[in-house]
Amino acid sequence: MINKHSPLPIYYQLEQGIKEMIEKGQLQPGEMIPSEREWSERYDISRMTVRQAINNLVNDGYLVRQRGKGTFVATKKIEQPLKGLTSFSEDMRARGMEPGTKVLSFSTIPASSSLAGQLHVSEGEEVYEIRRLRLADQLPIALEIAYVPCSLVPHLTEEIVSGSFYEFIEQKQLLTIRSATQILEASVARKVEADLLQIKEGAPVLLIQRNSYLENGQPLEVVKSVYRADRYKFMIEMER
Amino acid sequence: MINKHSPLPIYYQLEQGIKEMIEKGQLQPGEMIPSEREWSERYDISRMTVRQAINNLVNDGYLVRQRGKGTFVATKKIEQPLKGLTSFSEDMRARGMEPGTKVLSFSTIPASSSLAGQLHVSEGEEVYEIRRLRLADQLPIALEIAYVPCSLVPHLTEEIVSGSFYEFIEQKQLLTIRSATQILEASVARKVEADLLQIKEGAPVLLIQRNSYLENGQPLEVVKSVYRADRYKFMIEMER
DNA sequence: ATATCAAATTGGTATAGACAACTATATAAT
DNA sequence: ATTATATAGTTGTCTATACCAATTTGATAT
Repeated sequence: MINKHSPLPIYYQLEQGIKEMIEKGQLQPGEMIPSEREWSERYDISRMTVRQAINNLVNDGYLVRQRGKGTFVATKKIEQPLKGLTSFSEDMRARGMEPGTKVLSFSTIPASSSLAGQLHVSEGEEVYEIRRLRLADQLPIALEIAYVPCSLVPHLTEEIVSGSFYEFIEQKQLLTIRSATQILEASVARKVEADLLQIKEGAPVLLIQRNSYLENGQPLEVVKSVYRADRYKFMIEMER
Repeated sequence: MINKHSPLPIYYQLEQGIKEMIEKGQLQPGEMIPSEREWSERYDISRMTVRQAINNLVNDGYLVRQRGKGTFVATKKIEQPLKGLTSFSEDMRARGMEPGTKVLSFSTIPASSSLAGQLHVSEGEEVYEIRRLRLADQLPIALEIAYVPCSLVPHLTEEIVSGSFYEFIEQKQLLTIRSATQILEASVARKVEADLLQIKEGAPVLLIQRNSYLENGQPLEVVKSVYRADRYKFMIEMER
């Protein structure tokens, strides 16, 4: 594993070697790896050099140190945090389910006062109102009402909104969603919602309101969703 | 800047000192900082100790190294600490409410299999179990059960957990929470929860499970909360 | 059996020194 | 003027050692 005459630094060779053992499963998550002194003696290298290799792996999240106990393979997976700014379709696929959409209604309405404020348009200006039933593996999972200013996406059709609206926006309209705020709250299903979602009236549901914004801060859409609590949990990873 | 008789490690003192100089603007972005040997001689400490301090700052994105040239203050700004990674107390104050806590129970229990996995401790190892009723403006708003490995915070007391645990952790224990995952789901209150929260059985509640991690990826705590849906909405801002 | 203490083991901090690799600059040779 | 060459300064790698701090283990006393 270690070649002292290689042009590659020793710490780097050891680092890659340990990483490989983890990735091949020769070292299991949670398992204690040999102590620093053990590596040092086994390959006849300085303990400080071993520490340099292990330090890097700790920084990369592969290993966890515990003073007095040992160094362990991390249990938490290394993964790119998909920051939650995903479309319904992406979200469902990430959960291993097949997304589906049934358009319940598609029309334009004059913006109410509240909506106008949130979308930064004049009160009464035309906005799309899109009601959709969202499916996961052919079963209802959420009810959505989306509002989008007509001026931003002039030629929206029912066909488009039956697919992935986000992909259409980004690919065809060259608009990029830059940020969003989401508000989540717990509630219980009302009669009309329960019927569409095929649950009982009074069953728990998760209400999510998402406001999405473009690069320049212009609001793109407001979406109010009602998710079946028995089929949907919202997960978010945060770092600082 | 360096006190050799301080209980704080020398590399840590230097690290904080340099960081402070950057944040105060005494070292400007792009500027070359003194060389490793210079720090070493100036404070009469070993160059390897200087390297440890600088390494950490490089890993944190404050500095950039260039072999043969020097070490420079990074031009790109450090990401502003945390949106959403707030303590209950911070959260409540941000909402204009006065936070309060009533400790319902405080004990140590052996970690269950699931908990051991999540906290990265051995099954059966002692963990604190802290049950708290959270108040906002003197009224119940949430029920919390937190689990923390005893080994990480050896001398936790009931007095401490009746205040802000996070502030205690960061200020007194020198542990920094680096990331967290949160899972939110809607549910309805069971009898025992309803009584404590002063709501009706079957009323909607928001369940939040938060897993917090330290800098090295070590899990610090698992917190399961039950929030009154009528008094609490979860809001998050996301950017990409 | 249980509690206590001591030893062994582990990672954490720190030192002093050496040489390599790279960059920039000054100097000398062409 | 241009091109080598030396040299001084930088970070990068590595060694060998020492002691500290936290934890586990095992022996011992009760």
